[in-house]
Amino acid sequence: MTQSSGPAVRQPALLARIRAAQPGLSRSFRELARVVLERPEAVTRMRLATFSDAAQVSQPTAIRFCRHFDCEGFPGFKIGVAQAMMIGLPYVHSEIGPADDLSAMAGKIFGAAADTLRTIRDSLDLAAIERAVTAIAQARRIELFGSGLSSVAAIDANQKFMRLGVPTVLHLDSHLQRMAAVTLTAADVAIGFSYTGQIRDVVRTAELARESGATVIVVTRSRSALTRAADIVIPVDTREDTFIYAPMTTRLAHLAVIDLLSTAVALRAGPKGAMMIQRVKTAVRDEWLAHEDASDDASGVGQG
Amino acid sequence: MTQSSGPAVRQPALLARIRAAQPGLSRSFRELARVVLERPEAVTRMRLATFSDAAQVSQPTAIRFCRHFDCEGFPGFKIGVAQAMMIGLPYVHSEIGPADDLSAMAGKIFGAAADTLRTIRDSLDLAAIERAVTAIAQARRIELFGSGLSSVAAIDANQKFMRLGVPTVLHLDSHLQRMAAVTLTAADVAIGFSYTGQIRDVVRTAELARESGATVIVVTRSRSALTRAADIVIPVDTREDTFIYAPMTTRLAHLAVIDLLSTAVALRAGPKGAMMIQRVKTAVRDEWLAHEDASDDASGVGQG
DNA sequence: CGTCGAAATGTAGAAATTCTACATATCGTT
DNA sequence: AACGATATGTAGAATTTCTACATTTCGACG
Repeated sequence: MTQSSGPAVRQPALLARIRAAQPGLSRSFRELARVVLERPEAVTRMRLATFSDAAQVSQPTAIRFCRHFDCEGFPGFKIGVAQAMMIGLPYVHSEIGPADDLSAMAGKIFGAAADTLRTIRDSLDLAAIERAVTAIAQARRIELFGSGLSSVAAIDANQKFMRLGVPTVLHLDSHLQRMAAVTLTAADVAIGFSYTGQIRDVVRTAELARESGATVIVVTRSRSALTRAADIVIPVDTREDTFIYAPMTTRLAHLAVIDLLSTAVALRAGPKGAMMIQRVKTAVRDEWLAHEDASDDASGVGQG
Repeated sequence: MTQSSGPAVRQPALLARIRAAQPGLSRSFRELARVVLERPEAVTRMRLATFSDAAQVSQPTAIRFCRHFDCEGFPGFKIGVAQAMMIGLPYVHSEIGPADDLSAMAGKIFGAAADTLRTIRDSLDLAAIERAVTAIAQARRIELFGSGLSSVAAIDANQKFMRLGVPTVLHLDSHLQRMAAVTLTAADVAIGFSYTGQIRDVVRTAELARESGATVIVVTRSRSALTRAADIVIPVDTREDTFIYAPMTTRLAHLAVIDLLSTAVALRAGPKGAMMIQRVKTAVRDEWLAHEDASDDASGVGQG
């Protein structure tokens, strides 16, 4: 093999896989795994001999280890480790426990969040988002709804769209949400948020909005109950094997989706949208103190 | 040099740097830069000869190129590229414009978000967070405040802490926030959120809370006006060179900080905290529909 | 309890890749 | 047009990775 070819699918989850496989590994492999998991950054700088020595193992065994995890060779393995390290999460895969110090917790939480966003980015249903943007841009009125933690997403969306001059309505109470849903017309849009897609109130509101003829957009988990009551589904599926992180990261992903929607709507609106943003920005600035930092002022979407 | 040593600081912004430097590069270097920027993924798989050939350049020139960007050699350069690729954003650095299609926008927004979280993770003031956790865990009452977009952070924090059994108070109106701040005592904690740290209402509320003797914690930009009215500052500084993304990503970072705080507080509380979470989880479940997906139930913090 | 076979590991040297020393070319300046 | 400085190329040395084969370890079974 003179030209590294092959499948060569990069392994962003390499460290996670090593950690997961660790228990069933032979003595030498387990040692090598330990070295990699303990100091992945160092491994990316090592040469084969250093690596094998660190685990008190022979060079061929080290190479076998790399191949065992589907890497071309040691150099390829180092690249895989380097990447997995950057992504962060897969490797911290372990749940947070009382034994973790603050630093470990921070690493896990932020790492999980960053990784989720990356994953979501690569699995977004852009066609659905495109349709959603069109619907939002043409809507006469937009009702936003969500319950529990998802109400945060609704509130955030409300602020974002409001600043764009999109006529939004937001009720935090689920009764009011339902009542508002009934008054919608075919010219209106309702946008619902739910991390699980299984919250009764949210599903009910979506159903009512749909019966009223409005275009119902939902940001939620694929194939959940809520998706069945929607015209446009923007699926946001986070990893389900990370129990603690799931709700945190899902929420961040929802907010990122809102950013994407509002940005796309703003650009769709062209100069008019840009002007609108400008006006809101100016209005907000009045609330500011003298500020030493001009960059605060440069936002295109708003600040607080 | 037999053992790769040296500064060896990894370059997560490698691709961004190459792109930025591109205009001032020599013919050969520019060719090499083009190859890297066009197909970074492929470069990580190449060997030196392939790389230099692709740019129609000699091998030593390729090595010089790697060293020019502070990499030990070609293998080190490949690792740098692999990492920069994973991070994603710095490399797409460019702002969003009308010319971007949805896919490009999604890549930029999510990429910027993931990158920011990673950066924040590495620059968190853990000591400050530690003190904040202690203060929160011991507080008799906690007032949360924020204005504008930052109110979303306050709302989110309220939900999180509430579920932990931490006695929180949240007012969305700035008048009410100030009134509540005046009633605080030395046994209480006030937590303020502001992306810029320059919002008058928020700063005023923090000052009042402090005059009342409460411990004031703020999550905001370093050295901003708000920090001067606080006992504990949790700085969240996002890149200021990405105007459009800044407010979006700052918000996500604030929410991630809330996740970290609430998780740490929950663990600090020990079994009692865990039980509390369990109880809230059960209460929330009642609002659910029949769900095909058991993993929804596994959250440790709550869902919506 | 020993023998066999399979799996795991180590040894030593071949193969591939990277890197260096030196030569040549190119470009801007005077 | 000659000079120095910078940029690039050539060829082979140095380093690193990898392979073929030998040895050990361990479990199953007689």
